[in-house]
Amino acid sequence: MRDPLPDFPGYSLRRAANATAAELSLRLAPLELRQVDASVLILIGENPDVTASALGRQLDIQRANMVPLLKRLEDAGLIERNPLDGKSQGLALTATGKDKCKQAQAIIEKFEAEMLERVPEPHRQHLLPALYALWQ
Amino acid sequence: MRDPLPDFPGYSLRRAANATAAELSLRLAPLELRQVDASVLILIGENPDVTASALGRQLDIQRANMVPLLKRLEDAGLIERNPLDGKSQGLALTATGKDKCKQAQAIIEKFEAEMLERVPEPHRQHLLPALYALWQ
DNA sequence: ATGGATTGCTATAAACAACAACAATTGTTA
DNA sequence: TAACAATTGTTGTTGTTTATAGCAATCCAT
Repeated sequence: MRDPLPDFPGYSLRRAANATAAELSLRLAPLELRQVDASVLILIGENPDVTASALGRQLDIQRANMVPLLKRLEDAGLIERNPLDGKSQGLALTATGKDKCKQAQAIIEKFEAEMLERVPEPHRQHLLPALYALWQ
Repeated sequence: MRDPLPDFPGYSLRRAANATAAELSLRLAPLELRQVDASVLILIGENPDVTASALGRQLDIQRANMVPLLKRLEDAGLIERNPLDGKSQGLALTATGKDKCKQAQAIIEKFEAEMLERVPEPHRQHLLPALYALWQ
């Protein structure tokens, strides 16, 4: 079939993102974590007592949509909330959460390395800076 | 906030894809087309009498999900169906569809060009081949 | 001619994201 | 310090997208 779409960088960007996201999801499934869960765990691990609102801003997830996400992680015993003042609550990883986070990071780092290996050497080092420029 | 995520190519890939998709959606909105609509119109334009199943395979969209998509395009008077045999139907652009498709292509090409301009020159030519390797 | 594959479709469910609204609390500044 | 503005965590709702299973009709290959 004649298909001019893959020559559009924007189209290939979408397809590449879908393909890699699907594969990472498969690899995170044994941990019963989604990608967004892993992102949140990593960010909380790096920033103890971060608030739900701040997390949402960093990840471009609306406050309202953080609620079920955090509830799921809390129900799974991975995070806990500590009141910072009368209205904000700081998030932190539980012991189980720290363990899961470490496992997830290992999976992600392996996945990222394998993903980069698939990119022909001459282009490899240009990928991250090019992507970075598109959304930062 | 400490955020190691943007250093993961996979994460930046997802964020870049989201950011660019959101912007392209805005630009296509005046035509009342979504990105997937534009993709389908372009593919049909290049391949008259293609079937819904073949389209779905090319775009990685399941047969079942092509139904409402094509119905929408048909209701908008952009495509028409011609029976090829007792069960398959060939898709083609109507006159209105051809016009819309051309407008969409113009918007997309302008968008892609501007997107590439945002990528620093040394990395620019490497983006498409790198992305291509990730999903082809 | 029969059995397997394909086509188009229905129906359903899950995940994800967008929006508006709300009470409570915090901060800002007049 | 009193009043006003902004922020936080929620709820509820909606729309979009995608996945899954199933079905009748038709095509194709042996």
